[in-house]
Amino acid sequence: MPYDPSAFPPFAVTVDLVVLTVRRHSLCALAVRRGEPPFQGRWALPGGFVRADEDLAQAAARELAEETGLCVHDPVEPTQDNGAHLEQLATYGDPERDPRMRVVSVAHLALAPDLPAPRAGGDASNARWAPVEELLEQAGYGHDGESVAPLAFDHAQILADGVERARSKIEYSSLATAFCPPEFTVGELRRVYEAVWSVALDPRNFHRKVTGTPGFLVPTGGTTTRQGGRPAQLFRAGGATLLNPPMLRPEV
Amino acid sequence: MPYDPSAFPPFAVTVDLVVLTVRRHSLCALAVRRGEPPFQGRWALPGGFVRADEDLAQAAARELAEETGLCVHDPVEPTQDNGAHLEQLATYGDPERDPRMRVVSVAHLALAPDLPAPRAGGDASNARWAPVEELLEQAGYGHDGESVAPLAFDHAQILADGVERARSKIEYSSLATAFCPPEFTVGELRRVYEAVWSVALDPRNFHRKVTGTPGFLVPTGGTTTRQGGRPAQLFRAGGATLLNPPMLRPEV
DNA sequence: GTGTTTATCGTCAGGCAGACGACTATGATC
DNA sequence: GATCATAGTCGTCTGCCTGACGATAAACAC
Repeated sequence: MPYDPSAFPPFAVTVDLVVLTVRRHSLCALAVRRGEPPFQGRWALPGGFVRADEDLAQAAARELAEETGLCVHDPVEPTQDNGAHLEQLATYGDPERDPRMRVVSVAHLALAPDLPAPRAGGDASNARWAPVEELLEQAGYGHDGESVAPLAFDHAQILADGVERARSKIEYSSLATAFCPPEFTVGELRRVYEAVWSVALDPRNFHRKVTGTPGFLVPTGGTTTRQGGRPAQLFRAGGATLLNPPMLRPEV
Repeated sequence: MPYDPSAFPPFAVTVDLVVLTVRRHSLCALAVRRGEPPFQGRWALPGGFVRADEDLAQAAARELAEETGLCVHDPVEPTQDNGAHLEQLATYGDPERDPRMRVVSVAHLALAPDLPAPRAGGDASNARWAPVEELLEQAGYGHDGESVAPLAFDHAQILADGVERARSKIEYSSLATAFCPPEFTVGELRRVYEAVWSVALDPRNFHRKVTGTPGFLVPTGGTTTRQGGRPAQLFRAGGATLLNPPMLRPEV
């Protein structure tokens, strides 16, 4: 009874991407402008149809590469430049979420280091990094007084879920390093946490915590002064993926 | 370019259910026997097609009710008997996961208190509660020496993901109460944790932790001796859903 | 009554986090 | 070059939480 191959309703399946990065001390997401109805001219999350011979993760990685040029970090070989973290987020299938047809979207979450300007099929004006608060405030205002329409479809919900996933996951995993370049300082990592959580962290306690957690950070031996001030040690992400005990997000 | 309504490949979308409960001190999952190819006669997770006018969560709740008679706990009205916790788990869409056609399955996780014998469309011999270790050991042996074939499709992976979700989620949420009847004792709740984690917990420290966390447990005033020994206070689940600080799973 | 079982309260030591003082090493400015 | 601002790094102290127990309480079985 449960399987009748001739009687199942057909669905379109897409992947949508919540691509997050940290730019200028704030958490930003990649948004693309829609060139056709519905929601023409509105901002949306990047995404596209899953192809007939493609796994969901493959489809998400392909879309990510098409939109940003990023390739996905292989967990087995974590020493790769320009790599991003990619994981499945959740699936959205409300019958009314796309007015044209029944579309089920498997949303994925990608975390990337700060990147140069985005490209969307070669057209830069149709893709941008936007602070997530700006994208999530319904009918808010952009930096130059321009009114910002809400994201297309249910993408505001998807983005909110992705941001919450990122916020909670850096608590108990070493995922925050995915926002950093291959080599980074403790201060740069702290500013990632501060941007994602929108809080201020004590530099001394943070330093003690991250350097005291075995396997979290590996010193490279080098130093840098790119942040000004006293030279800071450079680190790479260590092999540990789980933080135990976790780094607790301070309650507001 | 991303949207061409006439050119998207059609998919079948199903929901599969990981229904967990605690029976006789062990974590059990609901399995149904397949009555038709492929994998005819093998055990599988319950599930079925999403209907054309149905949300994913609605489809999962409908399947759960069909298989177990459980209705889903409304988070707004948490004082309901015979209710279960239901949440989306993950989505599985490997092109080869179903040999007949391209099927994307949105797996859901349900947690239920101990139930009477399951029913699968009225046929009890085709549904059972099985300990998860038994379902997950590849080509293991059942209790009467009968060889147990692995679960159909990729359901072993789905079950493993659901079990891991449940194991980690009771660490930092009050979700373990979903395995308990509406009124329960601290000892019963502790045995839930012990069964899900397969560990032994110190009764004194556990009692201190759960009674000391505000909003976790609400005393009902009654007592019971159904576990033998000294009468124990009865509790209901409190309003708190997040445990802060979490209950740490002891490392093996 | 004695033993068994389970529940519940207390005590104590160790680990970790928050608050914060102190010092160091660079570049910028006068 | 002295001074200042900026960051990074090392310590200290206190309070909270947890793990490892001891001890007591209240039921049932014999």
